Amino acid sequence: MLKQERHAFIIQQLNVHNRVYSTDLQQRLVVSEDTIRRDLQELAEEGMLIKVHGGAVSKSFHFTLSNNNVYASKAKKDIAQKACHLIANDMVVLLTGGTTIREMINELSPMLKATFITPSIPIALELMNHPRVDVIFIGNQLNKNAQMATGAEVVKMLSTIRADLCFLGTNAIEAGAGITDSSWEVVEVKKAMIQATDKLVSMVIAEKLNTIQPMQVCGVSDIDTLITELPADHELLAPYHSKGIRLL
Amino acid sequence: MLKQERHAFIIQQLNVHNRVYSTDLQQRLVVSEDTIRRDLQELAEEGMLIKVHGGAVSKSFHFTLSNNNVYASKAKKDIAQKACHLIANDMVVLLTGGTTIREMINELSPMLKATFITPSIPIALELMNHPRVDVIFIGNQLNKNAQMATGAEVVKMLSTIRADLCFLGTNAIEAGAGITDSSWEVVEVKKAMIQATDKLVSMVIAEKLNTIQPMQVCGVSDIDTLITELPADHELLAPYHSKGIRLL
DNA sequence: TATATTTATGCAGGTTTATGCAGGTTTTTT
DNA sequence: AAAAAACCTGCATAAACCTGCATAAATATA
Repeated sequence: MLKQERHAFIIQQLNVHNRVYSTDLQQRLVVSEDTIRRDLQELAEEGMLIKVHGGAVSKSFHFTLSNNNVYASKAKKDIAQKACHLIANDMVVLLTGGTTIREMINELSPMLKATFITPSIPIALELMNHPRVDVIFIGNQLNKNAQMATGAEVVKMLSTIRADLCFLGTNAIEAGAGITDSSWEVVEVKKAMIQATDKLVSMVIAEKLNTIQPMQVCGVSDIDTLITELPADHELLAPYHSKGIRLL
Repeated sequence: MLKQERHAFIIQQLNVHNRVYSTDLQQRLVVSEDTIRRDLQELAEEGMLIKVHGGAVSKSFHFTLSNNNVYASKAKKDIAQKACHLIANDMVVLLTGGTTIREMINELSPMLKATFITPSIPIALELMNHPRVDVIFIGNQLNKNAQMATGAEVVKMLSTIRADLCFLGTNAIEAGAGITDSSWEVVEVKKAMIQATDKLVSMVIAEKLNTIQPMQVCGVSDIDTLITELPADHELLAPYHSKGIRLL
């Protein structure tokens, strides 16, 4: 078997499984331990994979591991900066929880004078650093996993509110399934927020584009504006653009 | 299984659940206790997570308030340790704001199963780190200086509650003037909390003993238990003892 | 065609890494 | 205060690693 064939096989395995073991490759390709090691070494030098003790992992795999923090926070900051321009003085704004929303609050102008309504404790805390905004917390029974208020009481309170804008920190979005989430309680609250707002803004990092979770929050058509860290004409956003959503 | 695979699994679990337990990971990944510990240690060094006794928590979740520059934190810790013994399972407990109360929450046993009611955002946040307690937040309009909800709505909600205990973070106390405070809005809320509780516990560091502020919260006779960092027979506490207050 | 050159592979040996285990310490729970 | 759980340190071992060398195959050259 040619070296190039082995290399091709290794890459293919990596694409499928995101990882390969040296010992496994030895057996399947019937070559010595050293040969496999040299193969992996060469492919690593070409930047095709990342060698680790015992085998190799695919580049995208390693990406999601190491970049979780650095890369994602940069993206969130980009999103936050785009988002905060949407808020004008004297608006009433609904906010969900999530780190992206928190980032946005940090980016708000200290001159802004608006009313913010949220069921999220960390968001409320962050808002209190802003001297000129009014902060209204929604709900009483707190959900520890989501760090926010959930339940019938929240939904009831939201039903008496009419806001100008609602910013939704989004866990999963897909052109067909719309915005989806994993917790039933959180979905209930988000639905009520969407009912209570005039315009809906979804903030999502590209990593979560085209992913689906079990429960639907709303359809794509309910979204007015979608904010990601990508340029508005990026191909990943095309399906949303074609449905008439404003992209930032 | 490669080390990197385990690491990826741990990070993924953290992203979903915000917390992992070493014992659980041991079983799911079928490795020894030590290996998991080393994994968590390495990931913590890389800044991917925060290690805690028994496992790890996600970095973004661990939005914890800095306890670093709390004034007189040794004294407050002493007070907190005395205070938390007063709380038994299934109690309903009212809490004001303040660093002493926060310190007490940190000292609570994670096994405690009780209901806590508070109008303070930082206190609510701190309480959510406790796995087994119910947390109820009171109010909607937030006061930025006090970082808590104030106003008629809070008073009204409190009037419908009957709690077993109320812990009052106290700014000033004096044998004649009772507990006093400087903000009218905060005093209104504290008064309502006192109305709503069976027993009132005042927590105060010694340097605030025998000081007076403009507005009265309650008289000395309303207090059931007074907790300071001093021994119960300290001379500074004699005037309170003579009025029949229980001292800790 | 015969010989030199390169390339690919395997092997010997010594080194490093990953993991589990033993023992003792600290933290948590009862 | 005792017991249990989680923690840490150091050590042992096996697996994976590397370096250098030898050999075989492929390729190039005379």
